[in-house]
Amino acid sequence: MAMDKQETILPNGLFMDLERSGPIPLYFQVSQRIEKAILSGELPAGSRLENEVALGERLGLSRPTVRRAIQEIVDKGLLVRRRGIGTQVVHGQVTRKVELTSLYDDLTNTQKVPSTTLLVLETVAADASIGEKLAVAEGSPTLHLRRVRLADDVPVAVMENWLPEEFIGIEPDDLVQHGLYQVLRSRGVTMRVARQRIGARKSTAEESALLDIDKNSALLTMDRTAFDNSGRAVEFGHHCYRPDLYSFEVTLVEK
Amino acid sequence: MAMDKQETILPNGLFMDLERSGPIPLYFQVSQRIEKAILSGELPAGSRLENEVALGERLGLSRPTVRRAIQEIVDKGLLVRRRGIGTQVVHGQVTRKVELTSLYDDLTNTQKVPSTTLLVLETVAADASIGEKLAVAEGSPTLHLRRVRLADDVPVAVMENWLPEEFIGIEPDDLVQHGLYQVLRSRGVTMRVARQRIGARKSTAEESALLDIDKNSALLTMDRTAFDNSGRAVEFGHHCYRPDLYSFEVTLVEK
DNA sequence: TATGGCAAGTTGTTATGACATTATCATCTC
DNA sequence: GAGATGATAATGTCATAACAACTTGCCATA
Repeated sequence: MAMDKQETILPNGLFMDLERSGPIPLYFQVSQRIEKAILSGELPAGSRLENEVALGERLGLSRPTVRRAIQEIVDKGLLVRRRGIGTQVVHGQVTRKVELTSLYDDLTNTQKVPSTTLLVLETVAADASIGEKLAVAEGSPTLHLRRVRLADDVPVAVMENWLPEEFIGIEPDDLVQHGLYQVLRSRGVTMRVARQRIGARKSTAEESALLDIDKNSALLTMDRTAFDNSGRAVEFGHHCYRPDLYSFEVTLVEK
Repeated sequence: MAMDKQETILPNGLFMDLERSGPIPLYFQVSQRIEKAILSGELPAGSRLENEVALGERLGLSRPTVRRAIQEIVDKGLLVRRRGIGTQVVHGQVTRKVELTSLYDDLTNTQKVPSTTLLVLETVAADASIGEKLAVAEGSPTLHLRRVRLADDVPVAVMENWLPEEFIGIEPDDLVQHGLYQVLRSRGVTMRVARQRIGARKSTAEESALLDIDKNSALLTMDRTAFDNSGRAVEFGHHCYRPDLYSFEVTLVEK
């Protein structure tokens, strides 16, 4: 056990160039540095981080600021805290923290070249189900999309989406050149929350053709409602992924 | 827009009986009350919560305490905050926040009667892959489990798990009567983090029989490594679920 | 040798206080 | 009427300070 509890003192150099009066919060900068040390192995799995009080003194920061920095990393599942003992690094290989991004952004972030085949771009009247998901009246106009996403020219997903009336003017070319969330961001939308249901089912004949897989293959599915920074629904989607090419990484952190 | 931004003042009665010197933190009690108001519709979707400063004054609490209470709910994806505007309720039907629990606990929490068929309980030497997942040396003894989980006597999942050496004494009867995490908790384990990969694949012939589904059906899969409060891996599992009976609800919240 | 008590160590909670940043609204000027 | 400016409103960041609760180690006593 002694080995697991070894305290690791991070070098001063790691925090030497914190920008004290720039736009980036200090707690964020400190958490980035500590996280970097974890990912690089400088703060090895099982070891203890220097205590909050000492770290704050060393960095010339208040304890709440240091606590906040550490809490950011705890929330990512990389550190765990224990009263009386200290803060330890979680074992195991670290997976990328899942972000509220579109598949396009995901693929780009993992060094793949995303591309898009636009199958459908139309205005349709919301049925009861879509109306409920988007919190709009049944029958009100919505933008309906259907696309195939490819990574390095291999089809990965079939994606069907519905957006509220205000997005009806989105151009086909934008959807081909960019991910949907990029397009929404360029229109000033700030995405804050997504509620997702992940499941599986057999592929339809059409999906099998679009994804270049055998008929009746297993598909990984994800239904999503995304909300902006005023709490309003801005997108509902039903996505189907090839499970050999895509999966979901989820980290759960207990309070 | 005016309608969406209506401020809702929660009645004093909602906070009347906060226990000021009990073991439960004040921020936690306040967040529970606000969450209750959201779930009951008293704080309707799109409306604004009373501002932090006023709420603190009204409740006789400091602003950081109120902020902490609100942040708990923001982290669950039920509220969104905007500087200069306030805190709004996210639209849409609320799903249960996913917790770090076993399927047994999940089922119990959704008023189903869980039961277990224990297929395998044995000690095996960890191969390279399991050794890596559990951070134990290849070849070291691990507890290997294979079970079918039923809900109301219908098979829902086939679950295969590996646990480190210290749990080798777990009794078969415990695993039949309780969920795995219950058993670990009763042994003093505090679970803090789980890393999960969710995917899909076709069922094997054996799985099809165990789950009472057609051959080559789609299965929803989840691989999980769970860590305790010292950051040590305490379980690796590979679970397969019937997608018609089980899916994953995941809420993503952007910082 | 085993048990209990106490001190030290570390995180957890809460408070007071101050200032910064963003958003909205009202007013003024052209 | 449109744009700019200033005031107000509300969240975001950071600091100082104090106390509580849990964990571990050491020492004294039976």
